[in-house]
Amino acid sequence: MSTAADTRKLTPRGRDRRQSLLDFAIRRFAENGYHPTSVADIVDGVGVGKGVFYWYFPSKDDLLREILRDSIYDLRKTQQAAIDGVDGPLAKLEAGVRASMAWSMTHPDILRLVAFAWTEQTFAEALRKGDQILLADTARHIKAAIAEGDIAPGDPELLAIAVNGVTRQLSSPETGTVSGDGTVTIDEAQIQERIELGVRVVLHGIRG
Amino acid sequence: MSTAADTRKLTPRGRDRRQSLLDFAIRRFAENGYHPTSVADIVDGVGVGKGVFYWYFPSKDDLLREILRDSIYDLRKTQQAAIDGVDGPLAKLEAGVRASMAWSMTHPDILRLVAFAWTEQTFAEALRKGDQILLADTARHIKAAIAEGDIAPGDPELLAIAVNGVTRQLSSPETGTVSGDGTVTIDEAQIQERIELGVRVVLHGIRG
DNA sequence: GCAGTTCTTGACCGGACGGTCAAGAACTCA
DNA sequence: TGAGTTCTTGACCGTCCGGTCAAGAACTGC
Repeated sequence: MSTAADTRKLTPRGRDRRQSLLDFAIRRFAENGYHPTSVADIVDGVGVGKGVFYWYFPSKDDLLREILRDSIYDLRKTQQAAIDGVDGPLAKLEAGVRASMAWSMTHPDILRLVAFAWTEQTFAEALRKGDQILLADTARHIKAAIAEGDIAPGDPELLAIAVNGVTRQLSSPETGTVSGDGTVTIDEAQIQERIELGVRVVLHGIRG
Repeated sequence: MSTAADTRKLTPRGRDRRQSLLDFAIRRFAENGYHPTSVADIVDGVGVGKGVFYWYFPSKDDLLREILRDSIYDLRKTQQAAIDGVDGPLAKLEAGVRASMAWSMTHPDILRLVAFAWTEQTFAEALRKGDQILLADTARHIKAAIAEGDIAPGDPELLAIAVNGVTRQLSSPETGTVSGDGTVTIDEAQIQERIELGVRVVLHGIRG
């Protein structure tokens, strides 16, 4: 009763329903665009009444924000796990690049949503903080590598942005191969190839 | 009468009006988002009646498509002019990187629109072709550099994507410094610094 | 000054959208 | 079984949006 939709206590059944709405929304947003996808589209796709959506989410905007928040958190967690236990700044950097590329290429829908979110202030704010953290992480390793004399001096912040560019673009769903039905995909072999090339370009690129 | 709005013969006054609508729309789309910006917003901003918009443009969609088409053409023209007369694949590559970064950083609004356009099929199609051309250009120079033994072998297509990533990210308005009023900007000194770093990272990156 | 064209106005239209809500179905637990 | 809670329904609401159009103003060339 008047409990906020985002604080609600859910039964297992409720959690399932919520998750299927989330999953369907992510797919639709990614393939159709956020604005062109209406709440009615989502509930119709899942096969429920409109009220169900507002039982589980406060608004359409909040749904997207939640997707972004969760995704950033998941990416960061994955990256941290990959870096943990690796020694040396360059090795950490490489592990981070591998992890973020692998994650990105297995979450193409999310990447599309993030790309959209950057184009509207309301959502971009939700990304800025997480982006800063990931960038600062990379910059820290670069700075350490410079301090240890592993690579030539240079602005670590800007180098981190460049590194980010390489991994982002190589992982971007838009640069995959276009299938007959118009869908753009990157298969498993391509994923490995791209990761290896990404690592190579990044390590040589910052070495200048 | 009943001439299509995009084939219309315009007087100088008409061309001015059209241009101010275009300019205002670009700025609004970039800062506010495409969908959240209504045609009413645009005509109100320019201070004219709604019908004026549809006298000069067939639809809101067409307006964006025209902006994208013109921008891609302008970028490509600029890049070509910069590369022309430069000798050697690596020098051509460098000239291309410099030109595209300089262009991108002086057209931040356009970059935002392009980023948005990639997230919706209808508009993404308008970009795909131009993107392929720019990418193929870069790939050609890389291939030539490999052939001449200037850089180590590697898939030119993927290397071109990586190069693209470096230049795109370093030129991205989102990676600028946030001013007090929330606007993100990159000043002239930063532009030069970023271009130099971009060139350095690209040339070393593909050298691997 | 007149005819023809270019341009401008803003009320208006049909429809879609995000979000609400009263009503009730389906579970849970004592 | 029955009271309480979680979940579901879909008609409904106010608003806004892209786009139209009849009317007329402002130019242009003669």
